[in-house]
Amino acid sequence: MNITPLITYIQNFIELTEEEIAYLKDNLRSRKYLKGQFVLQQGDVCTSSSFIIKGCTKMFYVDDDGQEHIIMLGIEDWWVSDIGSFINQTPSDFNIQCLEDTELIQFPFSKMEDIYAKIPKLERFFRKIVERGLAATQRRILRNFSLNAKERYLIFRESYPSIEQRIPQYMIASYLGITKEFLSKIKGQLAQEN
Amino acid sequence: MNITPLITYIQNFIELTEEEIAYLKDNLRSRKYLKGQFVLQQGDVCTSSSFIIKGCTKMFYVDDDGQEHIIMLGIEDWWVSDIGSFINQTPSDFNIQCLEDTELIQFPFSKMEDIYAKIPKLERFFRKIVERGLAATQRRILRNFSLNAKERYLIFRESYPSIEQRIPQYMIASYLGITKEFLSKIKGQLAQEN
DNA sequence: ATCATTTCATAAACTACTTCATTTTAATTG
DNA sequence: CAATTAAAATGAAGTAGTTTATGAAATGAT
Repeated sequence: MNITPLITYIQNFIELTEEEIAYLKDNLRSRKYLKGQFVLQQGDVCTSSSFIIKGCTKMFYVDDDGQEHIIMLGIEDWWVSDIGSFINQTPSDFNIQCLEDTELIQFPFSKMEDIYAKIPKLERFFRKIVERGLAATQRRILRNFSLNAKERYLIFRESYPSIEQRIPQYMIASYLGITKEFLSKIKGQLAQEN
Repeated sequence: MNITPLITYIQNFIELTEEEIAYLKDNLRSRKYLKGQFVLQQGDVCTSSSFIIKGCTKMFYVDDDGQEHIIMLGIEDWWVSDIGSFINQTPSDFNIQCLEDTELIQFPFSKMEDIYAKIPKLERFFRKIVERGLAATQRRILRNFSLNAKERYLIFRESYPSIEQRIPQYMIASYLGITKEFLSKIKGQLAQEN
């Protein structure tokens, strides 16, 4: 189980002893998914919080008309979970699906209390990453309100150049909150401008 | 300084000893604002995270066209701050303004390390409330993507009946991400339907 | 290579929402 | 309570983004 990227990531925030690293290694779970497989399906409870070692995921919601809305994309070193479902252990409205073969390290909800008891510093670590997540999510709301689709696309392209290469355009459209046709139109416009 | 509502709130998540409560009383700051005053102005660093004892606030962004976009509303027992600015101590893009005379209890950034050192349990408390905040913010993104303005308004009305009475309609429109004219039209439609 | 399927592009008709301009109503203030 | 200002309602015209439809290009399976 390749836990190194996770440990490196955690140590950006807090320091871990060898013993603590060993404890995590014993208590976390590595899990591999093939492209197309689901980490979470709507209606199920999100039983673990996952760190992406390798691969790419989308978190999305399917509305009553069958339309897919991408709430979040994830690549290496990102976290994926429906945090609402995870903290309350209630059924999720979201799906999380792998867009490539993907390897995750999972923090099971059932072990969180033990983990926090054993390594209290992790309480701080998770506080910090959730704070960051919240700040990013607020920025996203801001952009969706104050920018039009073209501006949002340009920002997306700058912010996540690596993601744009890896996933199909219609998913980017869904992430931006527009139709694939309209994104195509925007790209047409941008191409003409240059 | 009336710290009771805050202590009650915290004790929904963790237990505090008398000594810890006294420590908080000594190290937190109560602050009163008049209607119209700013808790935070864009360009300033958000130096404290605030809990609302009494009153009502809006957090908003002013875009390049001078348009106001409300990101969050707050009433009693809610938290207000620009968390991105707070955790990184960088200038904020947001304003927080009081819509009524408002009383806050503030956690100064400069004291957070001491506070966490003295009462490590608070690390857990803040982790939990930020997790909730993140879950709520994700739900909001979801709704903005998958619902139209009328549906969003109906959900808002159900979720925050107490807020709707307290603030002008054009602010609700801004919170919903639509113009005041269009909200007015929606209300007209709804009135006719009944 | 070849067939099937998925993805991307383009365009016309349509709709949810905005903008602008005006009037009515409600809230503040002297 | 009259006067002033701010908020809400209404309507006409405009626009950003959607829907539907069709064909081309890329990708994947055999």
